[in-house]
Amino acid sequence: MSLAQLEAVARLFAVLSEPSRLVLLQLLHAGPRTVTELMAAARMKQANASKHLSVLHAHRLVRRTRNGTCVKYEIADPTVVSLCNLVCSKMQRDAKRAAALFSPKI
Amino acid sequence: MSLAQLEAVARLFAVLSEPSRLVLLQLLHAGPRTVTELMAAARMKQANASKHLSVLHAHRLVRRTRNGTCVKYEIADPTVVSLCNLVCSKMQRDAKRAAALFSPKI
DNA sequence: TCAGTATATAACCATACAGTAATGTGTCAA
DNA sequence: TTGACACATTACTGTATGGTTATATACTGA
Repeated sequence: MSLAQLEAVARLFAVLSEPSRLVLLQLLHAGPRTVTELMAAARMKQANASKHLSVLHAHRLVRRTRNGTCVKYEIADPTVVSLCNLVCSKMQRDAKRAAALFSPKI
Repeated sequence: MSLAQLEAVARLFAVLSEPSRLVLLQLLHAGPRTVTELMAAARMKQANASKHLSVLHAHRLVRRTRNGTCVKYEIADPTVVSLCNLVCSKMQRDAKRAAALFSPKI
C-alpha cells in the first residue's frame, strides 16, 4: 500500500480513536437518534456532540436526515460495527490471558 | 459496553491511527525484521522507529526477540491484519462510489 | 575492561485536537 | 415577521503526542 493510502487508513482509525465518538456509535447501533437524544444519553454538551457527529458524518460512518427542526443520525457504514467487534474480541482474549496469569492452573 | 471498555477500544484504534506505525506493521506483515531493517525501509530515524515499535509492543500487536545486539520484531496479533483489511475494503468501496459520481452511467 | 554496535529512553518543541462558550443557521408556529 | 427551538459553527484553551537530538542501556568481541 502507498503512503497516501496508509494515511487514509490512519485517518479512519483516528476517527474511531475517540471514546466520545465510540459512545455515539454505540448508541446509534441501537437505532437512529436525534442530536438531542444522543447528547442526553451520552451526557455531552450540545456543541461537543454536534462536532463529533460532524466528524463521523464527514467520514461517511453515519448518515443524517433532517426532520423539521430535528436531525436524525444513523449508522451508514456497517464496517464500523465489524471493526469494533474485532477489537472487542481481541480485548477479551487479552483479558483472559491476563487473568490466567493471575490464577495459573499449575 | 462500559465507558472503560470503550476507552480501551479507543486506545487501540489510536495506536493504529498513526501512518508511521501502519508503515511498520505493513513491513512486518512480510515477515520479522530488526529495528535497523525497519528504520531503513521506512526511512525513519532510529529513535522514532524504536518509539513507535515500543508503542506497538506495549499494546501487544508485535512481539520482540533479542538476538545478540539485534532485536527482531514480528506481528504478534493477527487482529491488526484483519482490521486493516476491513478498512481497506471500505476505502475501496468509497473510492468506487466517488468515482461513479464523476462518470455516471446515465 | 574497553570499544563498538544495536536499541531504548529522556527531554524538548511544534502541532493537532477535545471540550467549552458564544454565536450563527435553519425550521416551525403563531 | 417574530419568537422559540434544534442543530452547526467559530474561537479559544489545555492537553496529548509525533519527530528530533542527546544520552543511556545491552550485548559482543578483543
